[in-house]
Amino acid sequence: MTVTIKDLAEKVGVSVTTISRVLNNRGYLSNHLKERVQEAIVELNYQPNEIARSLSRKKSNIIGLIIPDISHPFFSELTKYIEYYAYEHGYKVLLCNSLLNRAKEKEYIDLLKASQVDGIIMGSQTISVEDFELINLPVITIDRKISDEIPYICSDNYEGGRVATQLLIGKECKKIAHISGNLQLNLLAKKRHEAFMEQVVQHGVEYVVVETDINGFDLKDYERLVHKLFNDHPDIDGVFASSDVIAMQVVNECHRLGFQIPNQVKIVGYDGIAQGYNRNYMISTIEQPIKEMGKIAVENLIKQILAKNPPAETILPIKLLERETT
Amino acid sequence: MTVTIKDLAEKVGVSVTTISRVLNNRGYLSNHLKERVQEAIVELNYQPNEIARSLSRKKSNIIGLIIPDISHPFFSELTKYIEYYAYEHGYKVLLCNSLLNRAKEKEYIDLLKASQVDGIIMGSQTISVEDFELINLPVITIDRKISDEIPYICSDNYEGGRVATQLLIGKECKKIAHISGNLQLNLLAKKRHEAFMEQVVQHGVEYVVVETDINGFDLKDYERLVHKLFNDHPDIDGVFASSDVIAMQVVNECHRLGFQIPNQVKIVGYDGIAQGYNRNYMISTIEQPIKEMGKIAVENLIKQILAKNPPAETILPIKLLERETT
DNA sequence: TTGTATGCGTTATCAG
DNA sequence: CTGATAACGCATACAA
Repeated sequence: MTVTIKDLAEKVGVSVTTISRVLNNRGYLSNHLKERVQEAIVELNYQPNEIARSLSRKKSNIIGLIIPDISHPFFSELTKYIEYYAYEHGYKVLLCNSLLNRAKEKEYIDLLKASQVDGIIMGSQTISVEDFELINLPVITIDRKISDEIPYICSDNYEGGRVATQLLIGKECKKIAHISGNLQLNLLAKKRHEAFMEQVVQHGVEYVVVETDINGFDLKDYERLVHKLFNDHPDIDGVFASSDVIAMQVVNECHRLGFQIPNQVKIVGYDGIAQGYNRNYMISTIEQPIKEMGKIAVENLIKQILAKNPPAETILPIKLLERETT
Repeated sequence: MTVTIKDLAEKVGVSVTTISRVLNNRGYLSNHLKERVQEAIVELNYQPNEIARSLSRKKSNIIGLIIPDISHPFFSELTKYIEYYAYEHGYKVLLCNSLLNRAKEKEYIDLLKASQVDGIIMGSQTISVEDFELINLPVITIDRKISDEIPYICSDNYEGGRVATQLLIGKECKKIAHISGNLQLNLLAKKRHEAFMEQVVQHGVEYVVVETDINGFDLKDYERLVHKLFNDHPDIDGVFASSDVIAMQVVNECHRLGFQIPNQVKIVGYDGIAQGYNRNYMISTIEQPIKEMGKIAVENLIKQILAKNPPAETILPIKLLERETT
């Protein structure tokens, strides 16, 4: 039932090659011919078959996107832009949520390879470096440096950590907590932690650090973590949270405990997602240029696909958004 | 460089047909043979080519997902579950954000058809019914009834609207505002508005209704809308917002104006996304069973793909979550 | 400028 | 139970 270029060819009275040519606009073709083909296309309601194209060209124009969880606002916003720019460049996006499950992440990589994607953007990264290097496909990494071969994109984590911590110190916080992402994953976000440490030590400020679980981030876990933190250290008067989602939990806990923000406790988050749909409480935060990150991720991946070398490292500037929690 | 079943065949010393058989586990095959093929697979590092499979089988095992905007928490959460269940059933998900742009929505439909997706889940719906019927592919619709032919899934919008409005009336609100989604789009969410109207009229409560723009939902627009609402009607003491995102804007505006919640103004939202990552303020809301919606959307689409008739209509129950804003 | 023939990697239809 | 061989729909080297 499906109409193919063969049918078009018969209809117009030329060969399939010619049809293929006008479809791809290759070589010289008379306008008359073009018109007749166009007519036949609408008449027969022809739809090109990308699968056949992909097989023949050995290029699918699909990019795979592996992230931990699309429902996390940072990733949903990043994904929005990745999809947007991919589409602009003629690429489609296959979405994979690893849920930070190492096995699932590996399965997805195989799935994407089997699906002949032209490249992968990795926002999830629990697998080992060795597994990573087996991918053998154009890859761009978000927020993790795997090796010198694989280009990565991140925001200026060190500077973000420094600015956030200095903000709290500058506001005379005496005991500052840092709620960090998991440090074993060796993400570049770890630099936020490093910067935090340097600042508090340098200024002689009392501090406490807790980190989130390695096996994924569940909101309930965040809640428990924050609850325990304030339980163990009721005298905390400053918190640097490594994401806005966590910062919001801190806000909630403070509400619950009756702590005034920012009088008694000052809070600064990270990500800047509080700009999008998820803005609600005016938390102070370090804004990552999410849109830009998505754009460059796509562009650099495509460069790689086209065998032009993209920069190995892209560090984008962050911005302090000071609002009501500091 | 790519290794194909042909290479496997040579290596093992059988025909490609046989290889294909063991790969697909069809017919009788000796264990010895299976083992030898398995060995060859790891030895040659064989990766199946899904594209070739798809072309041959005329089935891609890809489903297309068109939504307005993945960064909207309702859709990101829905998408999470759609992807999850699709994967469970052996399907991949191609993500498309229409941004409520009619032209883009149509382009995406063509793109998905060209990509030979096996079916489409439509969470975005600005195109006309006629365009819709041209899709000619298995489709499941979220929250919109197109025709008797196209199965749809929604939560019990009418009941949700009723419960939300009754909650406010029961708490003695004297002037209730309803911030509705756009009513021209003719979504099933319109029933929330109908239920609201019935309730306020029936109880003789003063009311005001505003609706969001048809051309997409930008947070800034929401802000302006809410701001204007309270400017025009400073005496509002109850708000039923048609999404949690909007409800949060109302919370923000009340904070700004110094209105006490829930003493002076009571607010109830819709969606229940405030359960996931996006929970922060404890807004009272009508919870939609998002996970269930995603699950059933996938299952019913697959039924359709397999030519088993799924139910034409699936209405899932909502739940009132009463928290701090009422 | 246009057409013929072959390949892309896999599945499916037949004989044997 | 196994193996040629023809699809699947399109692109392209090579001819004409």
